[in-house]
Amino acid sequence: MFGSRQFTSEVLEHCQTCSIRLTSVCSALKEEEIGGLAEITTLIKADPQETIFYEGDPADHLFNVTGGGVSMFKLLPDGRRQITGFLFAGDFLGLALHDHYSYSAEAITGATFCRFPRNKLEVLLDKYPKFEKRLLQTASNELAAAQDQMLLLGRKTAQERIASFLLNLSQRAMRRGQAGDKVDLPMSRADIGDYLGLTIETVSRTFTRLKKEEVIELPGVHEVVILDRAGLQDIAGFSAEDPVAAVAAF
Amino acid sequence: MFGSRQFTSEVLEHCQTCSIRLTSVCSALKEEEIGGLAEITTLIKADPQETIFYEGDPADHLFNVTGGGVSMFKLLPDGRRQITGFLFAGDFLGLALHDHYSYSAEAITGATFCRFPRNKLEVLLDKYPKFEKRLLQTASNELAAAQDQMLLLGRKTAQERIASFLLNLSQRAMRRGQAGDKVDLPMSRADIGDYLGLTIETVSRTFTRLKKEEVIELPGVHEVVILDRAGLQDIAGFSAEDPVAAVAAF
DNA sequence: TCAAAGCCTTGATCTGCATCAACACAAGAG
DNA sequence: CTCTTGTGTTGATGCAGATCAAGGCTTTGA
Repeated sequence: MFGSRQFTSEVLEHCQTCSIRLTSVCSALKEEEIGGLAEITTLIKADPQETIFYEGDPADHLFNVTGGGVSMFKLLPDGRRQITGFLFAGDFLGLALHDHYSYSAEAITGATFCRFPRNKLEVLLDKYPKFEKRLLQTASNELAAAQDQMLLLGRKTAQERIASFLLNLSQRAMRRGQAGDKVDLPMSRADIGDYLGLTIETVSRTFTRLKKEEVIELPGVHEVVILDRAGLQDIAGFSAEDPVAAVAAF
Repeated sequence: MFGSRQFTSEVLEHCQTCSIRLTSVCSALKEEEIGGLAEITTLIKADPQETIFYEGDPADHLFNVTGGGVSMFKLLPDGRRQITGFLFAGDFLGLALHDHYSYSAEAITGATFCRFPRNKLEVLLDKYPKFEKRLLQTASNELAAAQDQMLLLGRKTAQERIASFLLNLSQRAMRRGQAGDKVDLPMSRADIGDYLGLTIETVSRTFTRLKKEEVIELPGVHEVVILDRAGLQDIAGFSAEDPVAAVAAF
């Protein structure tokens, strides 16, 4: 999400800390902004998750993913988690124009990305007003995707959710120029479950079921081959991709 | 959603067909754009829902709700429905910058609204570049709300969903200057169910249960009195309103 | 005033997915 | 090599909410 290749290249010119491994940035932050307490080092070691920021943090940076994958998520007090989106190379993170992030973000694999201060974005926007329209376009796409996800979470069965998910990933891979029938699943089963509103067990069972029905193949835990795209679309409910034909009324 | 009082007043100056009852607009459209076949009349009679537009229709108009309520929704081929948002007076509809609407919209009560052509919006945006930023701000709010809704649909129980829903409506009423403890429910139980990913029976039972627990009162079918706001927030999971305290890391 | 049609509520039963539990497998670490 | 730890799969059981069913209340209209 928040993906826009062209805008990316334009912004990258202004990006100063590009292609840093997420963990490196964490260390850098430790030195720069806090000063290197032993406590902090321990904390970072104790939390092996490569966290980018948490919900409620001051939204002072904009991120651009340059490699790997990132998840955006929200938590309930008791730990239940909902992943609201996955981000891959080229996608933007932290674009929402709020003072504080309204969600958390962390890497699902060793992600590389670049970040730069929000105030520079403001300058950039004033300098190139066309950016504004592009941002709006991006937000608009985000919103449409969010609505699809609501339909999925509110009304689709487990099988329909998995099928929709695979088709979405496939489409995004194709848009990034890759083949569409071999889908990469860099995230864990837990991540998939938290994205689709299911448990890891249901995710696993549903993959197995789709395999038995010969709609997909599972060469490895983190890759899926789509054998029967039409069948998968049929299962998915089909509407996330193709809007239902407009009713003729009026 | 899409609510912005100030922007509203500015735009309204450019609005030409203001405060028309939705049904009137439908009739007008019938005459203008089709020509008044007897067939069509029958069709409209058979479909008493006051539909504004359907998913996939050309997105040639922007709407501003001036009274009553409107729902935005998506459908699956077999008729399952997910309402993605309710709109009330002052809210905008159809702002997404796509060629076609990515969802459908219809009135939940006799709604009044005004509409004007999208190309006029473009002109307006060029004329007042500040609008662009405001639109972006609005879209950004929408996105945050959508993420809250995903958390609700993916991870909350029926009781938590209803509680969150009531608190949201209450907050919106307060923002519109009304009292916060008496909440209006202009929509049907079916609409609430389709918004929260539940059945009408579960919605009804959950209201009854909250009443028995003396958290709310139900003076009428379409109104709720919040007796114990803290208790309701407790049930809601509380996070939709108040972000979880930022984890200290880094 | 009564009939018909819509909503809403409530009760009984069913079921898809969650939960609980056991095990398989791969990757490090010692 | 074995032990440990993390991650995924598979099976058995339980339950929240769906489905099925019946009845009440309100509105509309003749």
